Parts: sequence; C-alpha cells; structure tokens
Amino acid sequence: MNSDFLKDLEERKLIHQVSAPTLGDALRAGRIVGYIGFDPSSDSLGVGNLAQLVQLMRFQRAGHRPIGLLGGGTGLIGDPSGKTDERALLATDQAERNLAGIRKQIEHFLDTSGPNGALLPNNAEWLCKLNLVEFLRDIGKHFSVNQMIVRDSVRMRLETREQGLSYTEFTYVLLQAYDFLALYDRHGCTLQMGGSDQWGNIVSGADLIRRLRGVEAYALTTPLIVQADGTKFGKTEAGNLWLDPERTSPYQFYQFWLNTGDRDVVQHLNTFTFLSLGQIAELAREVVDAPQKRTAQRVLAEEVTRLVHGPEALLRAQRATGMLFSKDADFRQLSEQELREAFLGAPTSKLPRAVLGTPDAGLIACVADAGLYPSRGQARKDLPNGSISVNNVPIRDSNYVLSQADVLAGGFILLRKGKKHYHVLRVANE
RNA sequence: GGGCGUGUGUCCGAGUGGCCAAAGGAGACGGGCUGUAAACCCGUUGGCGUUAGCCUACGAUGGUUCGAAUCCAUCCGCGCCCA
Repeated sequence: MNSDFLKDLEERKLIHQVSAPTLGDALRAGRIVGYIGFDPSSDSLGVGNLAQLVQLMRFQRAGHRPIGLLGGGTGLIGDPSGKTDERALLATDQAERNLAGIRKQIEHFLDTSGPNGALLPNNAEWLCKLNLVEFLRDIGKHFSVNQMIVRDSVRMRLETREQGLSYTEFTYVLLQAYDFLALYDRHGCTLQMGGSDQWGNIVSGADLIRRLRGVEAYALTTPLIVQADGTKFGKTEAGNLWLDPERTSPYQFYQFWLNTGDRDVVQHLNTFTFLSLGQIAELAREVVDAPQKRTAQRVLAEEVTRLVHGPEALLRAQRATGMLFSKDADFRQLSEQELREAFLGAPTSKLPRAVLGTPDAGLIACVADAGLYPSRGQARKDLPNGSISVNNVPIRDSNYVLSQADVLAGGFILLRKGKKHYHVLRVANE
C-alpha cells in the first residue's frame, strides 16, 4: 500500500468511470482483491489487452491482490459487447489451447508469490457446474430484462435486422456478473476493472454482490484507447499486434510503438509504462520542443518492448532498426551475424541458388512472390518511382534480375518496398 | 401474399445498349516534403503481359441483340408501403 492506486490512475488519465466514491477509502484501508477477465478468443493476447495487464500490475504494485480471470467458461459463450456479429462459438478443444497460451502470458506479467500474489482462476470451474434451474432461481431473478435490453450492446443488435442476437449472447452478462460473485465468495474479490465497454457487465456483477451478500463491490473502467487519427489502436496492415513473439516479432512490436503519433505518445506512456509522471512530463516537453527527435516514442518503444519481450529482444529490435533505417547503412559491410540479427523477425523466404541470374530471379517476380506486392502489375507500376530496393539500393530497371552479386554475407538478399516493408530472401543451395 | 423500389470494384457511389475494367469520393499502397510523423502535393489502385492484347468482373441463371452493368424472364438478397 505504498502508493495511492487511484490517484496514480487519475493523474495518468486512466479512469473512465468508478461505481462508488468509497472505492478510494477501501483501497486505502487495506489490501483488497480485484480482477480483470481475459477472453480466450485467441491463443495469444494482443496489444489491446496489454493495457489491462499493466493495469493489474499497477494494482499489484500498489499492494493489492490481482486476479487475472481466464474466461474458459464465458469464452464458450461470447460477449456481445462491441460486436456487431453473432459470435462464432469456439470449439471446446480450441478454447483449451487458447486458455493455456493466455495463462502463460498473464503469468509473465504478474507476481504469483507473496501475500498479494496473483491468482489465475478459470471461470469454467464454476460456470460449467451450474445447474440451470438453480441458476435461474438464484441469479436470474435478480436481473431485469427491461434493463438488459436498453443496454447499448444489446439494443444495437436488436435494431439491426440482419444480425440479431442469440439468447446465448443475451445471457452473457449474467455469467459475468456471476463470475464477480464467485470471485467474491472464493477470494473476497470486491473490485472488477476493465475497459469502458465493460461498464455494464461489471456494474451488474457489483449489484449482484450487493444484493446477495450485502457487501459493497466496485467497478472501475479505463478509457477506450483511441488514436488521434481515428484509426483503431493495435492494428497494422499486417493485422493484429500480438504479444506472442511467434506471431508478432519483437522487431515489429518495437516498430509499432516507435511509430506512435505525436498526439498519442504521451497518453501511451501513461497507459503502458511505469515511468513516473515527472519523467513523462519531461518527455511530453520533448515532443513539443524537438518532435523530430522522437525521444518519447523511443522511450515508449523501449519500455514496452522490454516489458513484454525482455531486454535481449529489445536490443535486437533496436539494432535491427538502426541498421534498416540508417541512411548510409551498407549491408555489404555487415557480417553474417549482424545481418542475421537485423533480419530476425523480417518475413523470409527461400530462393534456390540455381535461379540466380536466370529470368526466374526477375526482381518484379521476386518482389511479388515475396508478398511485398499483391500483383506483378502493381510492382511494375511502382518500380519506376524508386519504390523497390535491393539491399537498400533503389532499382529502377524493371528488367533487373537478381544475381550472385546481390547476395550478402550468409546468403541474404534484402528486398524492400517503400520505406518500411522488408522481405529477406535466403539463397538456398537446393 | 399484393404493390413499389433496390443489388455495381475494398467500401460509398455514378452509369443506364456500343466510346465501360466502369465517373467521383473514401480507404490503401507508392513518390515528394519531413521526423520511419501530421498536414499538403503527385502517382497507382481487377489479373496476366514490355506494348498490342487477352482473361475475369456490375446479385444468380437463362434470353433478346452484331454487341448488355445497361433491355426481357425467372430466381435470390435487401428496403419501403399495403394485407
């Protein structure tokens, strides 16, 4: 209880809504237990979930006990909040696999030892045992359908004819509320946190605890992460940004944060790092005074990459960035080891040594086959602009053929489209 | 069930017998400027092909025609009105 959890969140602008003003008193009075739920809709969490993980870390660092609730049961149902389509139900074995992956990731962020060690229960433990009639008698009667149908997430789906809302999804909120109750009964949990879209679900659970147990339980939501340019946070052209290094390489991960816009970087520092407010204020000043240095972006990328992937992966990502983006990098001077590190994480494909110098190694074809371009025609049209480079040298000859002369140490050839899209060819002997 | 309307490229949206791979916009990608930004300017944006050209495409299937996104028939989806 070394720091004031709520005050810190407030200063970082990480509070959207709080259900009762007495939460602050409860937090100061002693250790409390709080949870955030994680959906096993994939076998890895994405960068969007990272904010919630950091939130739990803050909570733990403030001396409280965090629970990362694995939605093994609710994941079989699907939360309609924020979804416009009926969600496909996960196969149970897929849900199992996802769950295992996510559990491992959450453990990475939370300390499970000590008096405020984190707990990672799976709500399938209690949800799958429920008896329908009992559930309806004990829990269902406390929910008003009248209230449920006016909720945005439900109303939206009722109003659109094409999509509709199944009874299963409609019931989701009861299960989440029941989770909160179950965690209160088992672990004395009195706080649920989450993104602002979870407000309704969370408050339903707090209400249930108040009615059935006569205890004040709290809801605390964090603001939705919106980007200044209106695009969705956590997505790149390549798709979702995952925490799993197999899915999103540490290099790509680092690049994502490094490319944060000026208008978003300060809030991201607040949200995703543990830097002090003073440090952040200083970085904010840098953004204004010397935006071209992008100091704040660098620090952000560094902090978050270290947190998620560790110091070694960070170093590799930084080195790769340095090489790939420095103006006068001459790849021919680099050793195989240096190249390997720089290219780690870049998409790679093989090129048989035998085709070098033959028409099959035509640059247009290679660049399209590598996936840098969706079609040869487009590559052909872009090439005269100097948008395609081999080993960082723009090629403007559309008949250019890759040859032995292009092969770097270790058998690499680096293809680049535009400024940021790389593909590595590995020359293979067979 | 009856009446009217509607269905176009990633999305929105014009077209209404040949000049249509189909205006315009958005988005995306590329180039310039810059900070691996924002804003702005320029280019590209169905596929293959160096050009010519060929193929695939305007809800689906048939038909009329030398020729159809465009006309007709049937079907399917969606919308509004009547029952």
